Amino acid sequence: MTSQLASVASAFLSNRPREYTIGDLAREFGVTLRALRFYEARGLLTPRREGLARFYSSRDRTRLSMILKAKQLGFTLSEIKAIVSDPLRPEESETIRLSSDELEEQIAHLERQLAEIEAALTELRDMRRELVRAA
Amino acid sequence: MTSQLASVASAFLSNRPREYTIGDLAREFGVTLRALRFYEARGLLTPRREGLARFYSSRDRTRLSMILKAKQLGFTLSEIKAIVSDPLRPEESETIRLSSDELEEQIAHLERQLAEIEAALTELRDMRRELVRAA
DNA sequence: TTGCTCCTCACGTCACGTGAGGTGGC
DNA sequence: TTGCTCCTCACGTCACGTGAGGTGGC
Repeated sequence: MTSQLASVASAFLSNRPREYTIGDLAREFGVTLRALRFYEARGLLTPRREGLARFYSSRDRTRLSMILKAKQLGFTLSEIKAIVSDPLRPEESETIRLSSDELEEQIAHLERQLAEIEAALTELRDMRRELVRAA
Repeated sequence: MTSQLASVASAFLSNRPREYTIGDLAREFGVTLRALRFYEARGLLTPRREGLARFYSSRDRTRLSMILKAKQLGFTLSEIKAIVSDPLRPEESETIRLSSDELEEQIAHLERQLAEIEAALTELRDMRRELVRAA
């Protein structure tokens, strides 16, 4: 039996809430230990400390999940801090709640980036066509 | 008569090659002095020095134009250094010459970014639709 | 004793932004 | 003397990557 399994079983048997090591979360979400520590330094995660060791609750795990979803949506970590720390948002829910303003701004922001990349791609594809034609 | 005009006229009358101050190029290309100095530190530009002052030749100006075009195409400064410093590429031409490999790689790179942004936009627009529906 | 996992600094990366403090010529 | 333009440090920003050197429990 791995120590991972042992700790899950132990928590279950004693009715303790489940906790995760930094390695557990890193593996599950495909991020580095460094990233998790960095999110903590930025105030996005606040794991329990036992000496120097970190222990993450299932609420920490939920927050991490929201942080990574918000990152996929293109928000910066300081924007994400505001989003996941908002006291008006439901605590235990994994879904990200954005205000109408946040939505519109982010959509506009990404649309600008999209346009820049599309313009670059158009130019590069034109250059490729020229290369093929010259061959 | 501005000193700018005076220097243009003076160069013309004496048949000296035109030179530009850092402020000239910054204004013309809409970049900061800091950016131009940074490109120099990275080995992308090598203006003539007269004491501490910088003087840019028209070849420097052409290089700057290529640097900024390559930036629009999404290349990093170290990639751009390789592109504009390639001895096989025509010296005085403003057009950027990319190898087939460079083209394909950059197109693939931008297509990945495009897909990520499109996925994020799709999600955000879905959230907006939900917001409107709930109102 | 060896591995494995975890820890804390702390410098590096990317492309500059942003002062601070000073100089030179009109 | 005042403005304007230019200069050189040098730290700050963003989101971590990457060692170095050490610890704790199986």
